Amino acid sequence: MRMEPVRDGFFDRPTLELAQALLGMLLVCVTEEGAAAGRIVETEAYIGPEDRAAHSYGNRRTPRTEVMFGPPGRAYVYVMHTHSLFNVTSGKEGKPEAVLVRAVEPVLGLELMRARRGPVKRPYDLTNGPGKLTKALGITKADYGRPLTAPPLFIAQGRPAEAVACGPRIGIEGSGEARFYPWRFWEAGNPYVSGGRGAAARE
DNA sequence: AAGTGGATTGGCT
DNA sequence: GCCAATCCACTTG
Repeated sequence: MRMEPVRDGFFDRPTLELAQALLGMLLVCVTEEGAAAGRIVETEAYIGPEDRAAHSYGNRRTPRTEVMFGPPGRAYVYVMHTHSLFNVTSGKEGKPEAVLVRAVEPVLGLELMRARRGPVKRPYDLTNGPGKLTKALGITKADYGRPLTAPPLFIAQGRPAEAVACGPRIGIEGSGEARFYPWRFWEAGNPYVSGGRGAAARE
């Protein structure tokens, strides 16, 4: 299986387009334990100063959001409760935008992912959520700021998504009107989409 | 120096 | 469906 990192130019496109372009792509993480990769099946766009749900709302520039103000195609990892969440930075230098990866479908390193995650009730529970996939792939805050065009953490070409659906983002109820923006994208029918019962249950 | 609040998950009622 | 777990960035005093 070929897993060549994408070129830097892959990330140079509007964030709503990048969020959809990432569907079907592979997220690859190499650690001392080995390599693991998942095919991205669900994403959410967070678009800079105007998006109340974004950490960079109002151009809020802090040590945490700093990477979003840099060039696109870097890892923005932050801790939410007990879990790490992984984003791809987007938007040109100075534009603090990002795409959250919410779910992947395991492609490589299945045993490693199982060992990291422990027992799960159903196969798709392994990577069907933003906190789950980082644990399965081995992504941590140490990856903050890494360019996604070379090991140990990178995006590679995968099997393109066949049908893309969109809808409101998850978990941002306190964000006013922004909660209704249809900036969540997923591959229709894919069981690894977050929500517990796979995409099929909501379509 | 202390308080607040999540872009979540998993277990229990 | 509800809620605790448990971390830390950020705000306020």
